[in-house]
Amino acid sequence: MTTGAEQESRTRTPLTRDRVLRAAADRADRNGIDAVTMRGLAEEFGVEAMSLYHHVANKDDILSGVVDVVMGEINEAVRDIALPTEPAAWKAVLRARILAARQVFLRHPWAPAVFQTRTETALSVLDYFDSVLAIMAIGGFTHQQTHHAMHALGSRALGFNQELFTPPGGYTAPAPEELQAMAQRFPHLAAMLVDAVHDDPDSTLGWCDDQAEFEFGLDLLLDGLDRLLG
Amino acid sequence: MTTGAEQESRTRTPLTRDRVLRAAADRADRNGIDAVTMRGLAEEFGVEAMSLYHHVANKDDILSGVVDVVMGEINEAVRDIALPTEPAAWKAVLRARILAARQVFLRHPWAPAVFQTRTETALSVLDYFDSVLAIMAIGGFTHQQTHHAMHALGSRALGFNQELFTPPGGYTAPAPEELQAMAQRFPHLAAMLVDAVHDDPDSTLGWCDDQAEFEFGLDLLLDGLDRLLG
DNA sequence: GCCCCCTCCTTACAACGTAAGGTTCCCTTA
DNA sequence: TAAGGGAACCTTACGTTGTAAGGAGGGGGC
Repeated sequence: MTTGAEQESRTRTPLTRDRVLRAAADRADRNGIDAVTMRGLAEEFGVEAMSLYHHVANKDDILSGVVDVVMGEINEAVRDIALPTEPAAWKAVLRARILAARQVFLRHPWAPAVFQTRTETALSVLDYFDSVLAIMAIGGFTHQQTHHAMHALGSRALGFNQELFTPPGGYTAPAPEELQAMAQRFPHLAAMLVDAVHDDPDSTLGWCDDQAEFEFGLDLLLDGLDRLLG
Repeated sequence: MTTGAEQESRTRTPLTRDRVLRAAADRADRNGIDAVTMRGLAEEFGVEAMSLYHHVANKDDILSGVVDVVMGEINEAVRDIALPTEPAAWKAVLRARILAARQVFLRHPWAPAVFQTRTETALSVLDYFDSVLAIMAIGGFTHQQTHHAMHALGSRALGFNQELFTPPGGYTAPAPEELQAMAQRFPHLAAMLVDAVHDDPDSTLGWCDDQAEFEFGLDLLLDGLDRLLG
């Protein structure tokens, strides 16, 4: 007998580690990171879950792999941004580079969480950081200073700022009656919110501009670092 | 018949939501957050997993609950630090407060990861932030500025800096032959490491001083914010 | 022509969260 | 004091997860 699955298997292009990883990233983009299961992933290829184990070691390996996929996109996006030709330009170049990297994370909102579950640093991440260090060196920072700078920037060096609490759909301004209730227990918070809503009355869809906040924090750090150069 | 379990049940103090949450936090302290399973938690009380559901809604509720437990410790640790009596003191007070909060997270290394899985902001967190806003207000910041400041600080306002990659046991300096191999692909990174090891030759246990790095980044941000006040 | 190995499949297991319903026991109320 | 009710806990069971173990088939090298 000849089932449809068998026919399909005849025309199927073979799996590779790379195809599996790309499929995992795609699936996360479409359905969220929780949809990246061995069985679900296998289904994308019309294959059983266990078949994946011939191309990746285990699920953890897949998660490490998608980090590489994302970092690949970042390293490519960043390649065109030329190194600074004079020391003073370090900040503008690094800033442009980080904002370019950030665009990649905006396409993969699940990625920050995955990055933070990794314990080993991927080589693709080291590639990125090495290029950042090159910029810092041109800027005139000592290795010690650069080291501190990397810790201070943290994930912001890669273009994302893992917020403490991320309501799905972004921060939305509370309703007036909610604000009223908050004012009792959280007077300062409520006052700040009232002001924010007042400043931008028709921003029903989130009162925090993620991009602006990211750039604010980034510039605060970059300016502070610049001052280290004296 | 009288089994041991029945005897135990006779003397057992009854479960409460609070006892369950404390046990969850304890268990995470001892065995890591992955050990916090419904069955494992129930075992702590000599009880079946399903019995927990009479005191908590589900596992997610437990995770939200342990956030409250940790925040309770923080809010208590921070209570004694008096509000600034003059505007210029805002920075020192906030700094002391954040470092005190950080001590709590050092006792609960699993907590940052749990915090970041939460989507709703716990009231206990809002309590904390409201007190931070009080300090900013005394310092002379506008609501708008304070809003930016909170985003810029991010998790640092609570006392932890979720690093991108956190090797278990902290960052350790690579062996010389590893450094040699790195130098090819990551010249700047390798150079920085050589310097770091040279500066502190007998630091075999981790070449990054977490506390110092945290304070460096924190001060960079606080100083930057201070400058906003003009 | 034979064999081997690569790819994929089948079956199975342990651990997880939790739905549904049953038992035990104490407290309240008549 | 007996009856009723409800809280606390248990039993059983289901679906989903990652993955261990071993088997089938087919193409390439000797």
